[in-house]
Amino acid sequence: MSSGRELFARDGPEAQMDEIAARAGVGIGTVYRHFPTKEALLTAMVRDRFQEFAEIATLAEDTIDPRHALETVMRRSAEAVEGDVGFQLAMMGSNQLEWEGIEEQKAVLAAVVTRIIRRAVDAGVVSDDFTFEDFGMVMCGITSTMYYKPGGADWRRHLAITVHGIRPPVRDVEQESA
Amino acid sequence: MSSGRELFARDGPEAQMDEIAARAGVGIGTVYRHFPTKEALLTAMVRDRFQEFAEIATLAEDTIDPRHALETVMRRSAEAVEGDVGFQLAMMGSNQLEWEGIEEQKAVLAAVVTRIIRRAVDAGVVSDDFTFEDFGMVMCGITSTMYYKPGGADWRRHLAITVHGIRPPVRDVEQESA
DNA sequence: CAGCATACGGAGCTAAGATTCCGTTTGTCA
DNA sequence: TGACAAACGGAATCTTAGCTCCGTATGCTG
Repeated sequence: MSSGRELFARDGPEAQMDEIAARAGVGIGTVYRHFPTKEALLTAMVRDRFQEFAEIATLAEDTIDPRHALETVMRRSAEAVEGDVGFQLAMMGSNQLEWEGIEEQKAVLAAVVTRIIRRAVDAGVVSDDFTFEDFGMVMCGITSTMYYKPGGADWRRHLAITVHGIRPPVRDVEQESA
Repeated sequence: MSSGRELFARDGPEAQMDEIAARAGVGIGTVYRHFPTKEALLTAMVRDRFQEFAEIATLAEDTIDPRHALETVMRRSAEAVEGDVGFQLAMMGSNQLEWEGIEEQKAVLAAVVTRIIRRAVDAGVVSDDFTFEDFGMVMCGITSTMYYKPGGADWRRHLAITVHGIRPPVRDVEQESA
């Protein structure tokens, strides 16, 4: 199972049951005795790792500086999926695939991140219409750089551009007073 | 072939040869008489549509305002892949999959977009380290919103954030004179 | 119209990969 | 040690989808 994770990290959902079993040093039958279907196995691995997001966000919430807190969640989340193709796909498709049992973890993540965002908004360091949904959207974008441009474009650069992009628009005095 | 495009737009590379043939009102054999393999068929369709990017960029180059020109390429490119899952994947993976015969179109696109970027940089409306590679990277990100959050997050919002993000960083006088 | 060529259709072949099933091994209890 | 149970392994099965092949239809030429 933990060996399956290595393969999942390398090949994503394409990872083959035979190979997973071989890597784990067991027969295919044994794998199926633990997980009724391949999907169940994938789900278990994703749920397992998805947990990390909530932990990352929770840790980041301790950061005093509001902007730094938000940037930390984003960076750490990206780092968490780095080098794990399966996890990258899981993050990007987290709302289109209905992975069983991930709902609650997602709820926790949403709650924490929403608080972090609100704090940044209140501090005026992030555009006041920035939402948790936006967070998922831009993280998906940053992850797409890892997934689709491996060894090419640098996702940290994408992150930097994004972080810059979610800052409040520059307003002149007239607009602000209006 | 044009009917294959509809299926490709809906299902991406998952589109099945049987269905493509049926949709076209011909037998599978006939499809294979025109395209030796499925990949050849997909390549032909992608090459066909990829052409549009170069056209879009070329048209946008006429725009006088440098920032507007760049934003137009980005928006039009995104609009071009909207609603076409196959094309979305093609755009995102354009540099990992080696689609035959796309190289030259990509070269044209690179040349035109690079000029547009340079103009924007020279006008000081875009960060001066923004490159064509960055362009591909952020477009991939925006496209990922369409692909992974269909009916969910709004890619135009992602575009707006990105456009904001590639602006030059705000510098105070001291930094500028340094 | 006969003969030939070209293009078509789609049943069937093949490969790949998930899943099943049963003979075998391992472990436990008396 | 013998009997039973639980877990294992992996060959065989099933399914899907790309691709091939050959009998047939269409069309052209003399």
